[in-house]
Parts: sequence; structure tokens; C-alpha cells
Amino acid sequence: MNYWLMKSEPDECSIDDLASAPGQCLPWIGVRNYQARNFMRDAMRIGDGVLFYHSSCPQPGIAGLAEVASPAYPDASQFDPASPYYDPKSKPEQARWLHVDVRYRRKTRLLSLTEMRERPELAGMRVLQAGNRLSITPVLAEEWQRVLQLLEGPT
DNA sequence: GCCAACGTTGGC
DNA sequence: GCCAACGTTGGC
Repeated sequence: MNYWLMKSEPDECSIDDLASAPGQCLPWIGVRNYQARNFMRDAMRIGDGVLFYHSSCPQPGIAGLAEVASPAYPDASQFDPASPYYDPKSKPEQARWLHVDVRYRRKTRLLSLTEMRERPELAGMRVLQAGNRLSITPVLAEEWQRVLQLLEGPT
């Protein structure tokens, strides 16, 4: 069992959007970074825990919990010229971009980026490291536990 | 809107 | 394989 933090712009897909999706499950389309793709392709397993993070918004932070719900499979948006995620260099016979499905578990209080940075027990988290821009980062089991503890606690 | 940090592209 | 130019990310 592995754990992940996955960033999503709430304008595009928020934790509420995931909660109200059919089957409370959505394909995590649009990842166009090789490292993030490789995490999905090589390391994710069905049932892995996901910290659902809102980025590029007024209140960035962890907004809920989700889980990996499928193996990695080709991202259809890369072949759609009308999509902002279109990649003309990707060939259907060898798709460049993959994604997994993500299933809603629950909404939490917002654990803001500010609060995350204030907590020494989270200081090692990959997402908090200087210069990190990855939209998908691994989370250690102990970090997952610490985040859950903070989410249970007072706001 | 700014801008720092990082990733990708493509000419050589 | 180098590296400059360019594009993107994402907090502020």
C-alpha cells in the first residue's frame, strides 16, 4: 500500500466535483509530466491512499481523501485536438500519457498549505520541498498518518 | 499579474 | 549531448 498527494485545480476538479461524479470516481486526465506519469504507471496500485490537494486557488491545501481506483491506462484527451491536453506527438498505437482513476473517500477540513508549512512533523513531505512542481508526489506512511491526525484535530 | 523554479524543445 | 529559449506551474 502506497500513499500519494495529487494536486487538482478546484476550478477544474474539486473534491466536491469528485464526490458528485458518477460512482464518485473520475479519470485523472491531463498529467503531462513524465515523473508524475511514471508514478501512476509504475508505482500506483488500486487502493492506494490519495491526499486530494487544491492548487492554484485562493486557499491551497489538502481538501479531502481519495484512493486509486484503476491501473494506469491511456489518457484519451491526448488524442483530442479540441482538448487543452492534446498532444500531437502522441500516437494511439503508443500512447505517451497515461492516467489512473481516482475514487472519492471523504471530504475533510481544509489543511491549508500555510498550516502544512507550520507543522514540523510534515516538513519532510515532498510536496513542501523547495522548487517542487510535481502534481503527483509520494507520501510516506508516517506522513499520511500525521496528516490524518491533523485532519481529525481542531481547525 | 508577477516571477522563481523547473521541464521541454530543438538547433547545433 | 549541450544549452539557450521558451513554456508551465503555482504561490503570493
